[in-house]
Amino acid sequence: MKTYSTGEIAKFCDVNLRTVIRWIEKGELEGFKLPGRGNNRITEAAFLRFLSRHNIPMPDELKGTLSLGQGILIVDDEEPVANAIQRVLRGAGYKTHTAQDGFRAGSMLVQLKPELITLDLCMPGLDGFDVIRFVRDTPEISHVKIITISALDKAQLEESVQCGADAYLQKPFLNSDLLRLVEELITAPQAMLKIV
Amino acid sequence: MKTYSTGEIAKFCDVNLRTVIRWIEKGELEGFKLPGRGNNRITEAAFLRFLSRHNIPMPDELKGTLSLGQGILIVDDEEPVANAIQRVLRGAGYKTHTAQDGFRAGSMLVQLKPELITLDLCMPGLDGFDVIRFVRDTPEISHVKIITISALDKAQLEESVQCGADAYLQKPFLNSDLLRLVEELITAPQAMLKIV
DNA sequence: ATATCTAATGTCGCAAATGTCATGCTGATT
DNA sequence: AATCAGCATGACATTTGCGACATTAGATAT
Repeated sequence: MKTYSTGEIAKFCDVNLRTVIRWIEKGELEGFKLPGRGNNRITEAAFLRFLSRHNIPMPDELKGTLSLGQGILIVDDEEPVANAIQRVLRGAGYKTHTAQDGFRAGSMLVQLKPELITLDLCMPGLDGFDVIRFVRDTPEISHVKIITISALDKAQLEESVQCGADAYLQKPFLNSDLLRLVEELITAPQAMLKIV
Repeated sequence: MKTYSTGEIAKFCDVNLRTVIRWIEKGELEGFKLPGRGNNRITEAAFLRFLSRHNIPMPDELKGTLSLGQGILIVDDEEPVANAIQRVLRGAGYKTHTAQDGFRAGSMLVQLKPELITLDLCMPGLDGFDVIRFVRDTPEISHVKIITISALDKAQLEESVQCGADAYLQKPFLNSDLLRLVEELITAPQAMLKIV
């Protein structure tokens, strides 16, 4: 379990150490204290949550050292679709995994803790909205970016964003749109709504 | 009684080994010394007390290896059935969780790393055999005991055991049979085949 | 535009906690 | 018996928490 000290956070956010401590005191940043004099430690997940909540761009120094938030999980029961998405994203250099049913999606989500998932809203035996709620309610992965995908009417897709998704794609979509969306969400963590 | 060395504790807490030794010296962390040169050992119970006393989050690596109460995961889409099983097991003092779809089953399995799961073979959108294979193929949870449950003919149930399940129960079954099976599987570490 | 106010952030200094390094030893494995 | 990774320990370097106070940024009023 990777943790950061206040000093490290301070460097990442280009802010004074004193300020980081104040954030923790006020509950803005979730940390815990070591026994000694109460030195603070912040888990990687808590820090990512903090960054995403305040629309702070991810520090470059972090990118290489993250133990979680690696790669993209593609959740789609139609193999051709999953493969197509995978091909596009891998072609752009992303590390990808695919899950073709709810069980795989659940286990891979928790195990891999991907940086972003593409989620087919319309899968047998899997309620996409349930997945979104689960992600947002689970601290260790609550920062994961979600792109919902569906051929259905926009209403459902927009509802998914209400529910906590970061963006949606309506089928059929252009590969270039998919790529742009992924890149935007991954590089600039600010919560944005992108509709394609 | 499982014990940890200072090095292990250091890794768990993402802290220097020297610091762990100082915690022990100051009595913050309760340990004892081995005869030789006085190498430290910390019991699992003492470490857990330490973690909870200081509100330190439980390291993920620990979840699967804890010898106490990881509980039982009940995978069944029929709520009444799941509740019935849960009532029986809780009544016997087990900590239980239920998952009523594949996604929940997958995520809870990896997250909770339960000691044992009861698995309904016949769930919409979830292939029980796939779950068994996944468990056996995933190192962190490959030790999890699996009891398959179904109202189907015995052939499927027996096949599930071939596939890696530890035992099966054919519906309808007696609560006492369920309890006996769970207790045997949990207390006796050797992989055994019990058919009821 | 200027002045004013307020909350947030930065600065400084000290003591305490934690990290680093080198050394020598132990216990496990072969 | 021989090897090797892990551990304890002391000395020293660095980081951290915290109080008190200075500075800044942003909003509001004049």
